[in-house]
Amino acid sequence: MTTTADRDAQPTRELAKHYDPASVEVALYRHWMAAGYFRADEQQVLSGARRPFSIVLPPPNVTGNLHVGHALDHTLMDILARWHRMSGDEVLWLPGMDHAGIATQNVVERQLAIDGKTRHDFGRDLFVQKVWDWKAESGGAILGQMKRLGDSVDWDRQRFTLDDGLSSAVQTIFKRLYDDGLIYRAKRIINWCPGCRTALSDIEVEHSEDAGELVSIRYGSLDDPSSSVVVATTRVETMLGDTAVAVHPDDERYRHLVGATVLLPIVNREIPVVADEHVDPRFGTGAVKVTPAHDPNDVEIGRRHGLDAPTILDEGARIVDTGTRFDGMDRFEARAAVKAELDSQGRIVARKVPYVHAVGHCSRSDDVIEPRLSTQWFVKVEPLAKAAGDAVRQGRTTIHPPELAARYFDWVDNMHDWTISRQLWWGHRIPVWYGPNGETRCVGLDDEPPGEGWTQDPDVLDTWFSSGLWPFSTMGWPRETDTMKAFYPTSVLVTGYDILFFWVVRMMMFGLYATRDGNGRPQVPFHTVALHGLVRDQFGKKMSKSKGNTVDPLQWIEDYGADAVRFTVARGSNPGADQAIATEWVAGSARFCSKLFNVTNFASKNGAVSGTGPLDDAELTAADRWILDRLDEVITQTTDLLGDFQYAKAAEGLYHFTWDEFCDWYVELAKVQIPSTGGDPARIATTRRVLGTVLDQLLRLLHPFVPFVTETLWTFLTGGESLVIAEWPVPSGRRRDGASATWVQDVIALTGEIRRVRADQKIPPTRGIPSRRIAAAGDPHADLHASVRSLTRLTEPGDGYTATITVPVNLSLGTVEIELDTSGVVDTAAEIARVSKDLATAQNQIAETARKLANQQFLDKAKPEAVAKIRDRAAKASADADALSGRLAALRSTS
RNA sequence: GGGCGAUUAGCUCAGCGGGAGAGCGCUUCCCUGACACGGAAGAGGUCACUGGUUCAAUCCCAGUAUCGCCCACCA
Repeated sequence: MTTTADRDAQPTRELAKHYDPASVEVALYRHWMAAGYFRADEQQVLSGARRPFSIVLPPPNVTGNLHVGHALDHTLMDILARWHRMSGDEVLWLPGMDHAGIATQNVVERQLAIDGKTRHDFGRDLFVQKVWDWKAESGGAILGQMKRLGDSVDWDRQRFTLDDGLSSAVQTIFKRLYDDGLIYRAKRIINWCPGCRTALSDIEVEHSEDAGELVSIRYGSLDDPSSSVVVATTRVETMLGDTAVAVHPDDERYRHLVGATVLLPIVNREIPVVADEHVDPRFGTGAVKVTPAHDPNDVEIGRRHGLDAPTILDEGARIVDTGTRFDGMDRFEARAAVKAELDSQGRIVARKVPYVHAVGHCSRSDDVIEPRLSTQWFVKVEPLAKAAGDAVRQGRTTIHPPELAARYFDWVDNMHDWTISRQLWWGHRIPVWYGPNGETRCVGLDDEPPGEGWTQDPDVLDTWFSSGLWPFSTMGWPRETDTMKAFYPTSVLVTGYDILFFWVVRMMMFGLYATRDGNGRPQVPFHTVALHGLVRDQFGKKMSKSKGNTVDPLQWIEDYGADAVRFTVARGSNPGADQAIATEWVAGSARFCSKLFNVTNFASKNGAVSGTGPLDDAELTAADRWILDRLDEVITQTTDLLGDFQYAKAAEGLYHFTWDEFCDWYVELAKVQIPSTGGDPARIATTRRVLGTVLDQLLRLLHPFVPFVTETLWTFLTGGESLVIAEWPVPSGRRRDGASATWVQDVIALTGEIRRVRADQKIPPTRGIPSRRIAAAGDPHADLHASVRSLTRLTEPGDGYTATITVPVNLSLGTVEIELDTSGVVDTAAEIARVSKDLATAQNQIAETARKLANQQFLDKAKPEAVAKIRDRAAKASADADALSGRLAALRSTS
């Protein structure tokens, strides 16, 4: 049994005056790593001891730094990982980085450019070595930043998309796809970035509405209108590569010209007029110039009509091989020059027609994409995409939130073949060799390399090709590893909806193609895709460097701590929805951490203890039962919400439970139960147990969100080893006690009313007010009044009640009136104003409920619960009005 | 040109068939015995508009307007 003397004997353990995240976070993380808490163990799963929970980290670019999007993405994954770890699952969170072909090569090339050199000055092997050197020296800054954020990843398993193992996976799947005819080489119009000098896939092209000029040009005879035709274009310079003019077959205006030729100006070549269904006769003049080598539509027209496809733009988008004076000119320069030339010939029919149209830009360099006829490697995606779509349709992979599945289907059902070759050096080189006699051989992992006279394809693969293998290449595929057996398919993929197409679809396609379960059935790479939104600025605007509204999460971590950043992004993350963020909100989260720190400090100083057996129900006060019941509810709610990826609601629930219920009410009531002197020893002991138990459980619940501060406080409070490996709370199983909840509601109502009087009467909170209860029938409220007196600083009745206010409050057990001695000064006018306002509110309620209850259709058709609720409200309003009008009459009679 | 989503307090967002909520900001009072990174009391909203369904609509349906996002080879 604990006595007052025991309380004094408690060891004095002190926390610092204020919580300082910087002083604990780095050290704590180092400790966690050293303790090996984040390591996953396949045997735990294979032996059946634990359920697996696995996540692969979307590999950040090796060139990247932790931006606010990562902060969100990683925090959400870490919440899941820590929650599952505490729930007893064997957790594998697998980290790594992406070699990021174009981005990384660009970084190193820019460095070389400082010395006026290009990669060609070094040659392929030396240049690639230089990139590896760069990686060793400057790459992967993000890894340290992930530690700062608190990511509980298994560092022992870190992977890089260009590592040997992953390269083997790339080569293996390439060979399989090639042998299955799903990878092929062809001459197609592709997206060409003249800045990066490489082909790009469709998803690497961003369309924007750019202002251009639609120029109308007369081809053919200037003298004879019947043998001329006007075409329109925004890319005037491409006319140098025209090989035809096309019109619609049914277009009467041009029927006479079909089959004839017209003169292509400047080049002075006769080109045919062809009839093609593709042409829209209602657009422009109804005649269209045909440039088969530089326009995706025109290449089709050219093919149908057997036209030549001369390339007139080189890799840097300069004019070539036109035999005109424009050769060597940049495309934009040529655009103006050719137009001027045509103008001087009198061939510009309509000039300066501003025209806003969608123009493709390189997502990496922002250069205007030039469509270009080129021989590249492609993945035939149709069968792969179909399987990827079916897997979701059959529910084998669940997309969360479900409304975003529509976008996924839209994409997989309409996907074009994927251009996978890149004219770069940094990446996985295409494993195809060309023989001396024109042979082509795809070389698998176990194949002998080709001999003398063979050359390997110079191109490398799209970065997304290797990241598409990430869920299984990182686990050792194509070998049948224990890791694959234990942790594949992964449990959940967490990522922003913006890369649903870029990445998720590719992983689905490759996973279903490459991996098989024990029965030889294709496997999905993850059971669930949990999509979150984008982080925006405080006004909900998209962040961009040009707008200058980007934020740096590392600075926030520096200023407010990692926990504050984590809690802020988690609290804002509703499934699939964007969120705004600002410094003020991070500061708010830091205040929450500080509150948690302070209340734990207080509880600890008051001897809070936890974990010494079940609480004796008989010794619990109403306040104790209430908070313990609420804790049970919060445990259930938090667990359910996390299971549904509802991070914002889970965080919000914990925030309000901590602050509004535990700190504001339970701790204040606990002070009454632990008076500074005297008090019932048994009750004191129980109260300490309740304080300790609630805090213990609460810190566990909060740990996934704010791991550092909770770890600090929990180990301090409980003496436990670490929250990282502590058990996730489960509800106590105690029966809910509605009467205790009602009791607390009464305390809150009565306290609120008295505080309102205090505020209205401008009585300082420190000043005690003599008070007495009147008209208290039977007095079932002894405990309640003791608590309320303490919370509102009421004192025992004094001698002279020189001026008084009577406060009637309707509680669950009837109206209680308390008479307050305001010691001489009562601002009756203020009090009358207040009571009048409350009375008006009550009367409105009476009127509104009366109206509803007089409506026979409402009584007949509404649910009985709804009617009962209205009746309750009517009764409450009526009682309030009675009490208030009585009080008002009393006030008026004294004034 | 097609899809999709949003429109609720000054700002950012929850809610979603029966009494309008949170955080931040704002006003007033208070350094009260864990916390001034705090406490207390407040102000502030015809839930975009117009119709419809319903006993009842911020919530469901239709349309309108505005904003945003995604997709798209119309010169």
